[in-house]
Amino acid sequence: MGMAVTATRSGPRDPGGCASMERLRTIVRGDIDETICRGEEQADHWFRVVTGAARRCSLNAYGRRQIVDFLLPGDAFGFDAPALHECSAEVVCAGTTMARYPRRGLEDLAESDLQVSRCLCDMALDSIARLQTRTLILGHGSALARVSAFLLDWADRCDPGRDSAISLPMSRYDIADYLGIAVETVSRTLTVLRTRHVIALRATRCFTICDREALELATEGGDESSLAN
Amino acid sequence: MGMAVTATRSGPRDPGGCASMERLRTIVRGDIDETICRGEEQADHWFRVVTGAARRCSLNAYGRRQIVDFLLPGDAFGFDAPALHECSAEVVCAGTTMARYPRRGLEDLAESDLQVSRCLCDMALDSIARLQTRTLILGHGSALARVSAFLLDWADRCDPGRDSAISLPMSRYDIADYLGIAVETVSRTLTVLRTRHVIALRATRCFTICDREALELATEGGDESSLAN
DNA sequence: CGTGGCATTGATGTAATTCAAAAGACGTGG
DNA sequence: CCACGTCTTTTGAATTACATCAATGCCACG
Repeated sequence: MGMAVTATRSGPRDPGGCASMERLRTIVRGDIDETICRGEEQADHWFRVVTGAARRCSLNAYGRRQIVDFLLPGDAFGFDAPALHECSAEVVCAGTTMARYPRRGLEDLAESDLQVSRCLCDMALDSIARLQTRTLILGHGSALARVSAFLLDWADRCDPGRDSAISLPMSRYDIADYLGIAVETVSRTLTVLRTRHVIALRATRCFTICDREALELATEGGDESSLAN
Repeated sequence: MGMAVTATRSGPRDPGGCASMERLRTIVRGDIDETICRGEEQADHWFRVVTGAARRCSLNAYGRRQIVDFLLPGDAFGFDAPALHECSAEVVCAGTTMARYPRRGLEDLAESDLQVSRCLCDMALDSIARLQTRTLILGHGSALARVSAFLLDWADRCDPGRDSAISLPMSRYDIADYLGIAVETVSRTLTVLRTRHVIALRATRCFTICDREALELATEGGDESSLAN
């Protein structure tokens, strides 16, 4: 079997890398909303979420925050040029830990160890898949379509296949900044989906998909009358 | 020097891959708007633009088109799982040619040839940089911010550094579908930027940046009064 | 010289933002 | 355990920006 040149959907992956990589690893942990890594640090390191959840944020000159990516165990980052988009990583929920690897050491290791090289490549491809999915979510026009697409994607990442109770560890603000819409709009859209029985909110940060078909339909942003009443 | 684990900004790159890869290559060419590759084909192949420009499109169930990426010479695609997001590649301007490589052969080659493996990885990382940039562009709230960010990014990709005349080979529809806004809005925004002397339109599909600072400011979407009159 | 696709501009409706406030969660300390 | 303050979420009303509909202008091409 050759090196994978196609990103597969990010299902629940092995949160540890390959063995020889792990000797370079440092474990980092932080409280909720704490910054794990700033832009500069990302220049020399390479990160991977082990437990919990994290977000990658970018702030523009006027303080407007943008969330570039949500990270679950197994998700890695540090591939993108830090000079380009100053981007920090922050803890989303309690008990979040991340593995940190020195970039130099990793590069050297990849040079000699094919398994490491393959492992890195796989994670880069995973990252591509996540970004691509995100691009498509953001591309959807209406707020309803974006929120629906986000919920579907998140559910698949957390618990592929099953439609059980899904934890939504991030705040509505986080979701809003991820989708590029206002918090109030996120909230309103969720209540619409809830009152139409497309989803159920077990708690404010925990939901279930009741009608997956309707949710997928809403994603397409076509005719909303299907949701009407 | 080890394998690069950071994507650098996509400047003008060598449009040919490394030598041993090129033996697997087939050259494909097409007229304007022709489809070079459909979703299925992307499962078994891996592509790279040699000359001209291309776009990667995704159509949803209701016929709404979304442009996922614009490709210039040196830009590659075929990393993402085709099952996930059915995505086709189409020719944007006359004289566009693309190199096509069989995925299997490439994987096998990468297994034995470190240079090939490195080359593939670099292009994957380039792809990440493009997607990341795009994500940030789409995240910008206002139409003005999106169009401005798009113009800046495109200018940097075409001609890094200099602010000379930039060719904009794609139609306004393409730009609209790339930015997730209406064609009319793209057109209106461009005329605003033109009348404020932020950019100049040498022709409908050719522009110059007159005031880069103002364009960067518009990108942030902060205070638009700076552009007022 | 006409035809058709692309681009621009105008008028109107609508969905999302913004401003404002209330209601609900959550922790702290009395 | 309850009272209190703070932060998050939800809901409401007003405004704004974008989409949509419609028409005209503009080239390129046959």
